[in-house]
Amino acid sequence: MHITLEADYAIRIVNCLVDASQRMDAQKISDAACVSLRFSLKILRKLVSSGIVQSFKGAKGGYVLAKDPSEITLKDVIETVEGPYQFSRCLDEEYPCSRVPHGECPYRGVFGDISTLVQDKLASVTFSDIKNSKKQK
Amino acid sequence: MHITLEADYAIRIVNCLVDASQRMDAQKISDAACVSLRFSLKILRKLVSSGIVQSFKGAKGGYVLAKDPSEITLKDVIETVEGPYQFSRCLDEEYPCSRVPHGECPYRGVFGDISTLVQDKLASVTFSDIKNSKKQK
DNA sequence: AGCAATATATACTAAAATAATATACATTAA
DNA sequence: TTAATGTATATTATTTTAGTATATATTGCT
Repeated sequence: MHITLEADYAIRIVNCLVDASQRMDAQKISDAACVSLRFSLKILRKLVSSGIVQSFKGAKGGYVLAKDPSEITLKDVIETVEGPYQFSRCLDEEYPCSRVPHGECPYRGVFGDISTLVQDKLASVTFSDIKNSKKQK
Repeated sequence: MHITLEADYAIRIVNCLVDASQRMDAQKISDAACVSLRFSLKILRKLVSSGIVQSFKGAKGGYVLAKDPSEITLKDVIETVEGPYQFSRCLDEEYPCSRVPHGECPYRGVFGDISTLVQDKLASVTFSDIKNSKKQK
């Protein structure tokens, strides 16, 4: 039912990079996000692939955001780790279900609507929005 | 990320009982919903506990809906099986997170909003709504 | 040049959650 | 009073998620 821990970790990691706004190596990120070094590395690679984070190899390497925080949404980060949000598996074409015909199933319609609602909400929140809402306290 | 198969099965089972609108035994429900007999029995017990379905023991026993379909929402059925919908585990008080202070975390705010959106949508759809939308085809 | 610090890639293992099944028991209509 | 049903609990299997390990490639620094 929940998003995965990995997705939550990915958000923490991006959050660290937003706060630091300078190059950090994986060890520092791991410490700041409270995520094991190995798992952080795995997630960071995904974030690099999806263009959210930029990496530098070699000695004095590390990671920085590849874009401005205002250009990175919660949807971007979560989808990097677990693909597009879907409320139910029945939204997959291959899902076998007794509620036929599949294409016209009203439950499927509701679940699709919910998936869209969630995706839109996630897409509407950027990491600069979050940063600003923290400042106000 | 998804609701569980068990929740989807529970919806299928209630859907069968709505369509049949008469007493069905577990075997018939299992066949109609394409869910194994054992698993159907397990789910039916939960639906009885939560007051959605009524059971009759002994020979010629079986199950019927305990309420009118207009009184049963998708939220009722899904919550029977997997409890209240929560987008992220970080909404649990006990969840350990580096993004402190926990109570003021802006991510948590967004995830709470999403959970509420989803719950409200699920609560707004009854099984008679679904039935009617099928008739119109 | 070459070493140490770093990221990358892939494979592997462990733990947790989900899904499914089995066994024994209780109830009731006929 | 027995056969058909539901109830309760326990067990096993499968899948997904989470976490770790090993080997490799790249780069800055001396």
